[in-house]
Amino acid sequence: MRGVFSCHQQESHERERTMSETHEQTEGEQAATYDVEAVQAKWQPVWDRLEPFRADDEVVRSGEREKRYALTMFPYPSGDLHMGHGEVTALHDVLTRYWWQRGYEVLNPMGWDSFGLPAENAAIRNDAHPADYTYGNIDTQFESFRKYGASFDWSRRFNTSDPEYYRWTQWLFLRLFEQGLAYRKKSPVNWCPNDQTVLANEQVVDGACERCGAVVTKRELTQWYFRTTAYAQELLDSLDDLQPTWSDKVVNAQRNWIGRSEGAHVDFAVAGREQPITVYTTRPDTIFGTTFMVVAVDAALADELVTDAQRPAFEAYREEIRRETEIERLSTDRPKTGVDLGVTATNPVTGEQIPIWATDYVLADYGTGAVMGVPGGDQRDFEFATVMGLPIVRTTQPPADFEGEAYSGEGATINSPADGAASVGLDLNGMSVADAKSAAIAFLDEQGSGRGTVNFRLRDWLLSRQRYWGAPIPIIHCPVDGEVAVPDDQLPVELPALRGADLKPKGVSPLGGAEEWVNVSCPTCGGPAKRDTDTMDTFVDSSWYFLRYCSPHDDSQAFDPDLVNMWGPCDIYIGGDEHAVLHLLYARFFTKALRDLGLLSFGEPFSAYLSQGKVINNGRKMSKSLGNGVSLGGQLAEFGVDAVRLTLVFASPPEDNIDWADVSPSGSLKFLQRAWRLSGDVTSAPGTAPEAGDVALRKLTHKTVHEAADLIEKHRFNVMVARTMELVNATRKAIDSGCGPADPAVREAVEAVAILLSLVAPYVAEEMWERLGHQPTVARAGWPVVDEALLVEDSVTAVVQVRGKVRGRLEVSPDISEADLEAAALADEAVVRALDGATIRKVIVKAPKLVNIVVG
RNA sequence: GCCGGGUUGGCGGAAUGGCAGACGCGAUGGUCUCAAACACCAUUGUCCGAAAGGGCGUGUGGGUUCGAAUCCCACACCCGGCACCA
Repeated sequence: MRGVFSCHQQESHERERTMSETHEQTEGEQAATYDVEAVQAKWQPVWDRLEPFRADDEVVRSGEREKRYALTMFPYPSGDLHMGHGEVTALHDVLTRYWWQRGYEVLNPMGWDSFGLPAENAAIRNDAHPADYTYGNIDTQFESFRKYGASFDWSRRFNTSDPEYYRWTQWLFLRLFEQGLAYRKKSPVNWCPNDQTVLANEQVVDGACERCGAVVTKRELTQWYFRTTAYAQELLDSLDDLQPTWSDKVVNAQRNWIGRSEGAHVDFAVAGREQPITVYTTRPDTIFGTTFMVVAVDAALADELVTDAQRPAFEAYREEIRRETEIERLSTDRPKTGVDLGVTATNPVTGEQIPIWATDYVLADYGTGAVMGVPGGDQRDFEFATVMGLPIVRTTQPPADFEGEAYSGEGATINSPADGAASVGLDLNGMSVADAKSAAIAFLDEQGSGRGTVNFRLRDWLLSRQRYWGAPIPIIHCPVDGEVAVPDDQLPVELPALRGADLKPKGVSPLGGAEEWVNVSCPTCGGPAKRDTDTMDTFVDSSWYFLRYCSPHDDSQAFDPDLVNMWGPCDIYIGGDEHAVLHLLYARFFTKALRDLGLLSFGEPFSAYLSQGKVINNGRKMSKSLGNGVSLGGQLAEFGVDAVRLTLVFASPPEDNIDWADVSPSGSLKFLQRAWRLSGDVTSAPGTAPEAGDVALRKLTHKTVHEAADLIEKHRFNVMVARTMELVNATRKAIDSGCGPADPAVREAVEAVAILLSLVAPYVAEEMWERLGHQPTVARAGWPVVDEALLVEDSVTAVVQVRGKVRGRLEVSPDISEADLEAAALADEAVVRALDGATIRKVIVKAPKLVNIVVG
């Protein structure tokens, strides 16, 4: 008989035939397969009615059940769900459904990250409003999630583009503004010429816009920033606590991104300038080798220092650098360039005058934007000195076989000071790098011309965007009062109604075109003022959404602190590595800032983070241009929800990529049919006591359930599925050629299978549960109770090794003594043969599993 | 260059100091069938052998250990993060 699971591609007459055959069979013997489509259609309305996954605040508050907060990254609504959503949802559901079965009250919410550029670009293309695109896609994705059997609590859903949500995004912005954690400054910023907006550092990848791939340039603009650097040290330190439960990859990425370095600030006096120039260096021990100073060409300092004579050359050079793209600037193998500014500084330890140059290899926004040039110890300085003909002094003795140019390794300090040089009261000669560092810092500190300091690569988060579809920044600019916060009771500042061509990128925010909206009176003085016309980076929306889920309908506050502190922090967060630094770092920053505002009692939002791999096809990322895309909807139609979910969970450990060309959803379906068939074979009545059942099968059932729990808690879902398959195989055997279908152990095993499968394949599990004579829903049936006594083996196989090779096996009692096991091993025929009369030097016995005989 | 992770059959992967290759995919042979599909059964790391049995085998080379895929050292390659960050 043909498989009955419906396959959309199937010819209709063929389908009729199979349907009628199924019908015939169910009247007579047991049907061999179930109809996937029919089962899906049957259970969805039942679950809608039962709402098994609705999280109840009271149950947790009263202490009746312990809480679990399970979060998975909410999607951006671009079209329908794709394979990646399918994977993360399937993995996430294993854990959340497991928690429900174990008796926890699980908060597992879902919503939409619905502000963002694709909707805006679509609106421009179609002369529409971004909301049309956004909310249409949300409806589609919502339906798909439901069909997918995802265990979300839909009563808590929201969209970040809803005014009821972004009202609180604005409210939180104002709290940070009050604390000085949100501020405006003018500085060179990353500019995407395609999207016509600024980008945060995190959104620039290899000099290109992370979103559209356009080459990023720099612009000098006044923009809003969040002071993430205020939390740099804490963001770094608390990674230590997260390390065991976050993936190494993400922790490492965050550490690298924060980029802490220890060094010193050193002051160089400049004749005729009141303030010295301070440089940042990680190698204060090399200060005697400082033969020049370099200042970032685009820093205000360079412009200020340059002499009239050098100004034309300087300005010409600066123009040249400004025209360069980030990509050109990032290439490290091009020759060093620069202009002598015509001024000199005093080396604080030698008293020598050194020239000050401007260059593009020094970054204006790192450290102080000025660097001491030590060509003997720094390769970049070496190259610069070589090109410009500046002197080179080595201050660390390189090893004899050293073949580089600048030497930056370990070694004794030399030339500090050089032979015959005037004494300056500091002598580093002969010291190790570490000792010389501290000695130099101590000396400078005493002189008042330097101090030890710590620097971070992390920059403040640039959050303003010159686009429409985001939360307006709730600030009013008043010629008298400056930046004035929109009063809380006037929130939300709603977006003006713009559409189509109004939204075209012009380099300034489209909101500026809505004159009625822009012109307001100042909340402080009542005079004419203008609204800020920028919108917030959408990462602001997602930096606090996990808090809103705890009290999603509260219209009096962003979140209810009691409920947030009760549910939070999230016990698990599942998502992709692409957000390893962006979203995860921002959310961590927000959580710490809100904790310090007294709004939260915890400082880390996500206690555990599981990063799921990608679904690829034929070794490559799925993409339209490669033509290797696989649609989730298509796979669901062909194999059914359960088989696709099972395939995604079973294919590999959650962190690894899944190559769709390597997996077999048809194999998954075959397995599910086998499992389902078991439920029709059971002949004992529901409620039959299992105690009298076949002991071997009972032991396997209990062992499987016990191990499955452990595997799930360790996020080893693929192995948990493998164990379930073994139980199905063993149960099949027991029915066909063992204890038979009427044995109570068979019922116990099949019920366990249904519950285990409810985590992965909810539809077929529900169907099995019903066929076993139970009421829905299997999702809340409860985890089977493991009988510890059944976990003890009657006998175990002991392995006997001779010369490290397995030469014999013995079935022994698990509590056999070492002496008995050794005696049995030495008496074993195969072992005796392998020994072949050789002298036994030593016998290692690890009862009851192993004996190793070492022969001389 | 610096930091992190990895490398196990034809393939996805199990095994985290004690039987390498669980489970599955694929493949081969068989049962059923007029035939095919479905389903079921068997075999499937590799080499020698008719078989019994044996040799070899977890990227490479060394080490620790009675015993190493697992721990240590070095190297190669792959993936990810940072990178003119001083």
